[in-house]
Amino acid sequence: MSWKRDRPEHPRGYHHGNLKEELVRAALGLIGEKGPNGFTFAEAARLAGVSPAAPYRHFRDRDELLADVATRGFLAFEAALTRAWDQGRPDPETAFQRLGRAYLAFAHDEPAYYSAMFEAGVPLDASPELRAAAERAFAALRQSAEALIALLPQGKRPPALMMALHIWAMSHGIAALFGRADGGRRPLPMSAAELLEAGTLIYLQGLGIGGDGPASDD
Amino acid sequence: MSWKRDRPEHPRGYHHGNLKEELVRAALGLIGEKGPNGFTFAEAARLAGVSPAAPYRHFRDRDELLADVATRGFLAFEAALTRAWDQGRPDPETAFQRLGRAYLAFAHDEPAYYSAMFEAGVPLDASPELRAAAERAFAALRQSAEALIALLPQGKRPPALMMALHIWAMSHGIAALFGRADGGRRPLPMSAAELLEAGTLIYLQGLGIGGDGPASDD
DNA sequence: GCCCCCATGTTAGCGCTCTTTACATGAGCT
DNA sequence: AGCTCATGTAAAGAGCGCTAACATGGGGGC
Repeated sequence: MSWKRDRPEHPRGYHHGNLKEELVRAALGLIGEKGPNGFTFAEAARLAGVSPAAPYRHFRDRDELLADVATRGFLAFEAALTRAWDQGRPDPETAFQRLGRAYLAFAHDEPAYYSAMFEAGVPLDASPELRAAAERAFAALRQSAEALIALLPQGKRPPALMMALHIWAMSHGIAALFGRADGGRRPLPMSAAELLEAGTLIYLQGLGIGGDGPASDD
Repeated sequence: MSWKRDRPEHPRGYHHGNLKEELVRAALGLIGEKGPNGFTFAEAARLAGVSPAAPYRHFRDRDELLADVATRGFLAFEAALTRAWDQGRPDPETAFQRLGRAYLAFAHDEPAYYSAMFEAGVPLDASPELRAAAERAFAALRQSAEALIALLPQGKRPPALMMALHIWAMSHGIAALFGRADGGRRPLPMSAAELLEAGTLIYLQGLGIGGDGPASDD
């Protein structure tokens, strides 16, 4: 039959053995190549070397596979952010810039995950696991914001939640608008990472954190 | 035939007369209801009361219709931003906040346009008109940034392009993450508009614009 | 050690969309 | 009045999502 690999790399019998994982890998590849909509249940099955109906033994439908990819994405995302923050060492400002770079690096290096998480239109409550994973990722961001805010004297501290949302929005905005590998939409005078770094510095400056005066040109 | 309206509202003969416009309207409705992917060429044709092949007389394919919608969106967007900016009256800071609110209002009130423009994956060079319209919209944003920067003393002026990109990124980030009508993804302690307004104020503060000087100034 | 269960895979098929090709209609110019 | 060509329709092929009925064989219960 035409859907079968001519020479399966790992010859198998009737049962695949690890189809669910392989479907996720295939989905990641397809989403990365052709966007979250170019991804097709049937084509993922083809890549995995099984019939078009086989995926339905592991996922209720296409959306459930997408939600699974998004969940794994949020888990990896949270790990990357937590690793970058590294408990605020050596100091919160430095760690925070590292966090920003990690955000963009994730969006850039794992476009398939990032698409599934933020651009595929997967509803957050597609599964409890998805919501929990997304929550944990945001919590990592928020914790960093709290550590930075603790640098300010009491009475000049903005709400940590708001600050986290601002940073998230700017990061996501830069990633979505300018962070793509192909630079499809607009040529920039600077890299996305530099843009975010500068924006974060200015924002923190506005809060009274870091530097020794307002930003100026060089 | 089943695709035909049982009782066309505006009875017509063999020729529709204004199909292109009606297809665009149908597309807007569908995108608004079901997202940029829920939109279907065939269904737009059904809404317009014509056969599934008729749209191909007006658009090469589904993507060209989407690109046309995006182009119209950018034109409307630029008009909304320019109107909000109102040449910086009564003063640039006030006008700038109005601009931000207009950005979010557009994303909120015209989700179909906004989706087609930024979330449907339409490549900017799908048509020269699209690119030109997008360019003009960004130019409006950049002009406002320039007017604001002019408030700063020379030597403390950041590049206007960078500032425009920052504001755009934050606006788009907030719109994409929190600006949806259904609030699908995350409950906020404040409205998207308030969030953007606060973020913009903090950012401008960091540049030394507005309020009574940077927060670090005492 | 055998057998049967059922998780996992396949085949076949329905209904849908996208797109192309060949044909039909009629509005407007001459 | 007659022609032309833009604009519509019908028909058809390919691909996809999903379901139902059937096939296979790995592993647990005996």
